[in-house]
Amino acid sequence: MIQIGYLCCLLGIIKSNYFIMLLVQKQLIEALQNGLSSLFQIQANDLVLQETKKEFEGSYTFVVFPFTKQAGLAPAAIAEKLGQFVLENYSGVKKFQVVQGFLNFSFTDEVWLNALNKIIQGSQKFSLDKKGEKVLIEYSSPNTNKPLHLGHLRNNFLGFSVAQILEAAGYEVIKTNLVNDRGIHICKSMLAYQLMSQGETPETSGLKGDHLVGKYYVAFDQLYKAEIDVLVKQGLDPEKAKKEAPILLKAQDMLLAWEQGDQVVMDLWKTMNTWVFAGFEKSYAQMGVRFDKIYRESNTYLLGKKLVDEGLKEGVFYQKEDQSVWINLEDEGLDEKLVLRKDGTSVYITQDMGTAQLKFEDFGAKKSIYVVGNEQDYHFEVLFHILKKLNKPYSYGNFHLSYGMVDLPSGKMKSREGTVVDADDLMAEMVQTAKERTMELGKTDGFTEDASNELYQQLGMGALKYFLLKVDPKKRMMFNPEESIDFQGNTGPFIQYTHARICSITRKSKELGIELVDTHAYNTELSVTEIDLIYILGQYKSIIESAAEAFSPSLIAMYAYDVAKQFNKLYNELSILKEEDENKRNIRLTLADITGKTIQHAFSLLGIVSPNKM
RNA sequence: GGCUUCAUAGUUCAAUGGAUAGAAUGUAGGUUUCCGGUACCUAAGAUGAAGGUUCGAUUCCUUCUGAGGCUACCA
Repeated sequence: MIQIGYLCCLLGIIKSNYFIMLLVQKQLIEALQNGLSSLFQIQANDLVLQETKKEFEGSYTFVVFPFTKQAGLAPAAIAEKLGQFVLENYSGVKKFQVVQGFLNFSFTDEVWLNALNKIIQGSQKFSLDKKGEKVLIEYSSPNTNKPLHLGHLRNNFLGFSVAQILEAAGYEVIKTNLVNDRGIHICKSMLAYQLMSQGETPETSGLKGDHLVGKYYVAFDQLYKAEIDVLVKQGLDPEKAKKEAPILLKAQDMLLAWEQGDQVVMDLWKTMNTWVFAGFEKSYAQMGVRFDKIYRESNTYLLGKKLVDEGLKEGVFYQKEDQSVWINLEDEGLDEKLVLRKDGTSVYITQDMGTAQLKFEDFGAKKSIYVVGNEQDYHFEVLFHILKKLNKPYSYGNFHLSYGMVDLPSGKMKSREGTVVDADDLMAEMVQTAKERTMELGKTDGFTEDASNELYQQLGMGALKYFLLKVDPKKRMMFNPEESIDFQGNTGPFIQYTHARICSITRKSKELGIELVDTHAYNTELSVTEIDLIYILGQYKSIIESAAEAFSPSLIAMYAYDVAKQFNKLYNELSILKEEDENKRNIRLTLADITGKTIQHAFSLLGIVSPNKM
């Protein structure tokens, strides 16, 4: 017989960040194992419990179907015997119910109050114990030929959030950003600028640096298309025309000149890059993302070329007649892949090899995560194979966090054609909408101007980040501008509102001189709503763990929503400050407090601020 | 063509092989004179098609249909 006293003692010696609900499960599983063994002589080591569906009574469910053959009984009969055994041998179980082959268990209030007391202790520090392991995460990866767009927002929010989650899960995290600041596409906007700008600058044009450069990237494409049209009308094959358009040839020459260090080209490149970086810095500040180290492709591609030389000597790569360098990955089920052009200039994957080496030299992390869209799945498969063939110490532990594209109701975004949702514009719009909504409700009366503006930022960005992060990263998602600025339902502001409301309760209770109690007596009766909330709150640390394993902020987002919803239910059903029974009032106040802290922490993992008043 | 990912209420998203497939939104109705109504409660509404494996399939396998991505000496 497992006594409550024993249970408490056991809970006491377990370190504070032990997952509270897992402990309750563990006790139950042990009892079930004993039951299976003594009733049916079945030795089962890996029993799994499920959460009981909410239309049934109980918290955990044990499925007995898999044991029907071994036990030689009908599912319901096994469940009945097993349930009885557990009830008699484990005092934490209050009752059990059998529905077909499903065995549902309910726990006593003591178990829940005990769990609550552990949750209070655990809420001192939500993050998990240090794992002593270093993880490098690369995200954002902008190109310096155009401003950031909606797709980058998903990337940045995702990368930053995963970094936060990994840190909370106990990893040492290094955030890096690899800027693609060289290559033919950069030359395209440079060339167009040379031809058409008449020397305009961010200052003279009044445009943000990245937007100014992006203007010329679009201009290049228009010119390029016009030239192709002309060539095709002259009777040239369209495919050939694409390769022979004069402006494209000029861009290629420029890339070559760049790699040879041509002074004029380098000067222009530096100037335009400075503009773009200044623009990006503003965007990153608005997004609220940070990096420990920014790499530039222009600094890593030479190292990549060196690795190509090395691999060529070792026979990993081979050279074709035109001097281009390739790798054959047919044994891995892939094709051959170019790693160096015939003119000796490097391609995307060349510099990625160099960057991998450089990152390893700088930080020596064994795990490295690349947050890059799923249209590059093939690229990363190739890259990881190449690194393994080169037999580098950083060949293993690489992971491509491949996320789905963001679709618009109007279709796919194409930056060359200008059909993109600009990141800066979108963020500004979100903040503006937050402002309008909040002012309509008169919620910022009594706020200073700075405080209101800060609040609009928090709400607008909260709505946007939550909208993009609540979806499973792997999946492609639809961005509907109208829905993204909703403040009701499964949205950031709804959860922020719940937090603000809790802060208000806490303020009131302080005014009334009520102190939070950190250990609750076991003899108070709990309602189902309270138990449900304790149950959810007790899961938080294991949610962090799962989110870290799956690199999925959406698990955190969904959890935060569940917490907020469950609290609002309780708030509507039960009184907190007005409750006359002091024990009950204290328990509810504690629940409010922990709920608020949990939301605040979970949202911080998403990069979202939870205001105290809104 | 080859490889690959996806397909769930009107719409946007959930569901380690488990129960009557959950939410949100929209629609229709309702809420204690309430600790902050951006809240809460109720109702109707869905697994692309056909097979197979299984006690049990949204989930695994096959075929088909439809949509995306890759298949660039772009990044």
